[in-house]
Amino acid sequence: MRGNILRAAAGVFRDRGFADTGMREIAAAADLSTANLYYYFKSKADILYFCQEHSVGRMLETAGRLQRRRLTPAQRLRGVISAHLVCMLDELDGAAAHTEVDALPALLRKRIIAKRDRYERAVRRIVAEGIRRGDFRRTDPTLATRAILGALNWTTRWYRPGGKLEPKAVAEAFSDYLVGGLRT
Amino acid sequence: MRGNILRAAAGVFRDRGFADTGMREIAAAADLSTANLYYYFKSKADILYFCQEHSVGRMLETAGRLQRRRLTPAQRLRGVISAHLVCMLDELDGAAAHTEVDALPALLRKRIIAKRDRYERAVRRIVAEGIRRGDFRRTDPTLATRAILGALNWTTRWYRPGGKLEPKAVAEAFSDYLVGGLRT
DNA sequence: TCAGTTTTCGAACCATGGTTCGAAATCCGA
DNA sequence: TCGGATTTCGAACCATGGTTCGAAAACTGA
Repeated sequence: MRGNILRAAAGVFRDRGFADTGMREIAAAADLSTANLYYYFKSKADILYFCQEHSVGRMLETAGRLQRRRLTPAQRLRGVISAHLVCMLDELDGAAAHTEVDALPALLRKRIIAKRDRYERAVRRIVAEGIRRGDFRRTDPTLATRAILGALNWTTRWYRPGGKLEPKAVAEAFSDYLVGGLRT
Repeated sequence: MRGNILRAAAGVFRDRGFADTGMREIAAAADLSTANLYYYFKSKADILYFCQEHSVGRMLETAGRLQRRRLTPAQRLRGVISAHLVCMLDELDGAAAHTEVDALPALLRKRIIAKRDRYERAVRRIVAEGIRRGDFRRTDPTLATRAILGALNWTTRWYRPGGKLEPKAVAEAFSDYLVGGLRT
């Protein structure tokens, strides 16, 4: 049931935005009464928190899995980019994940940011490793990582599901561009 | 006076976000009474609109100026990236510009999006020209442009003014990476 | 000094929307 | 079938915050 609500909420957050989404809309999307939402979640922010928790968790997991496999930094980076995009564009959950962090109260925000930072570090590690091995050009790994994540996270602003553009196609093009740009 | 208010508002929007910023805060920042804001602006959304109008206008202007000068696509792209970042990180105005479009009512939103699209087309034209001349690798100009703009717009999420990192340094690194990644 | 216009503001208004309340409906093991 | 826990919900509560009102203060030219 909680998962059901989270999915519905993520969907509404995704196309209405967090601020403009009312509890009544979430309830309608989840086919529940408004009051009943409070049986499963403590507050509106709480719902957002678990959306983010879930999707960042999955991205982090994917990054870890790629790290464990025997791959080149370029291959790992492509994998991360692809997974990140699919998570944001295909499944609804990921959309609000990185987008609406400020809406959370201090404590929850702190937790999500900590987890999101772990993810960012994981990506940066791949970039740094690529530079160390000489596969990638020498640049500031932090800035390169942030450029990459910015390009990825911004996709929710313009991507419209159901259009002619498949998430896979975006992933392909972005990987070519963003990984290619690092190569020596 | 209007300019004064806009500057103050842009500053508060920038670090509190549009949704979490109250008219009372804007008034305090502009050193005016809350009611007095309504003598100069019709509504809160109106204030946001003029912030965006102003900064997108300046970006568009810069793009036009670069277009008129005799430069290579790579040089033009570097110029756009640099100007875009300075506008977003140095001056307060630009921060909320691309970030909070959804907060506007239909009519105003439509206008800003139209103008922002013109800017996006200007950037895309540079990319396409680079590809046509063989300076840039053959990729989808639309996706490449959106990757670039995403990386740029996302900077407001992590950049903290007053830190050790100068906007110029970010512009330098981003130009190297994002333009370099397009080169053949 | 004196109208008339511009600018300012304290206080109150009021819609929106997150949240709570109390009770009814449903489920489930005994 | 019975009783308790779980789940559901309509209705109302209430804080937040954008907005308006009416009048006072400041400015301007004569």
